[in-house]
Amino acid sequence: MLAIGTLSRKTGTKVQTIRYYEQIGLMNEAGRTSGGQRRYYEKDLDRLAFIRHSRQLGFSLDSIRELLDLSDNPAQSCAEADSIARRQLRQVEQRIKRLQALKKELKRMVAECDGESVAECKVLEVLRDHSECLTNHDEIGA
Amino acid sequence: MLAIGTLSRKTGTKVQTIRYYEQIGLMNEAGRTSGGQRRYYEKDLDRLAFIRHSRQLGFSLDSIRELLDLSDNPAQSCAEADSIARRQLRQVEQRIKRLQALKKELKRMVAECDGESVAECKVLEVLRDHSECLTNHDEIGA
DNA sequence: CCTTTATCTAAAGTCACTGTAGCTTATCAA
DNA sequence: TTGATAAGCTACAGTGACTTTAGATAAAGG
Repeated sequence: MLAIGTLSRKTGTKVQTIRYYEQIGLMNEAGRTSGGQRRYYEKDLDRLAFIRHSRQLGFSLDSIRELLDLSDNPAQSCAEADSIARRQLRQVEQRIKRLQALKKELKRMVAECDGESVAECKVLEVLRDHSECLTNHDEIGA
Repeated sequence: MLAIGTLSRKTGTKVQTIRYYEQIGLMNEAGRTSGGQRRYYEKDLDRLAFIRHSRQLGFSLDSIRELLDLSDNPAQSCAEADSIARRQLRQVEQRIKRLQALKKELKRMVAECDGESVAECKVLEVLRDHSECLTNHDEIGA
């Protein structure tokens, strides 16, 4: 029987985060000691590791919920899991594209700045006037 | 005198977002009509455009606050604005790096999946076992 | 005057946690 | 057995940057 702190250490997850996962139903409700402390089995550790690894790969908690459901029913086809992963891949690729456009623009901004007074600062000028931009960067958020 | 909806249309910002910016002190408190509706000048439109363009480039509202302060005092040196932009550039570059590592891992995951049953699904297998990963992807968050 | 559109406030919801306050329980040495 | 310390508990607020909702009021055009 593992205490919550052990799971925390073994998976690099904050204790509060584990409790949070239980609260939103991503982790099962843990058994308790007579004093009310949570105790876990190895399978809970595995599940938490799965969650954390998926988070590290950028999956949303909703996607992870789907993946866990699939993982719990090994008879099904793998297509669903595959499509979730592909969707995630597409999202990552889009974000990279967008960030690369931002990077280009920011580079140009700081390259053109020659440390003069704010009055003729290129950085501020570019921010003031979108029409000076070379790239499109329409959507907000990474 | 411009209504809030006009600012909204001209800058592609939701009306609520403009009110939110006022609430957190990023936009000045607008003048009001006798009936209590906000009315704006051209300079408010410029300020909002500056904010939105900065957001599109990924600057945080805190950074934007600094940039606006600088912009309001044109006598200062431009060094501060430059350093904020450089910091932003570094952040963007880091995010790109991290996302590229994720992309590699996700690509490998979906490439190895051959559509068999969940039981031998490569995607789920990789998520289950971190040690199968080729790349390090330790930190969560983009 | 009436209808439609725009605007108002206040508060709650989003995502995925993180932090805090004020307790109680478990563990180990003395 | 005692007492210190570490670990755990609940409940709630806070983060960033908004978005959504509900219910009411104002402005504009015909």
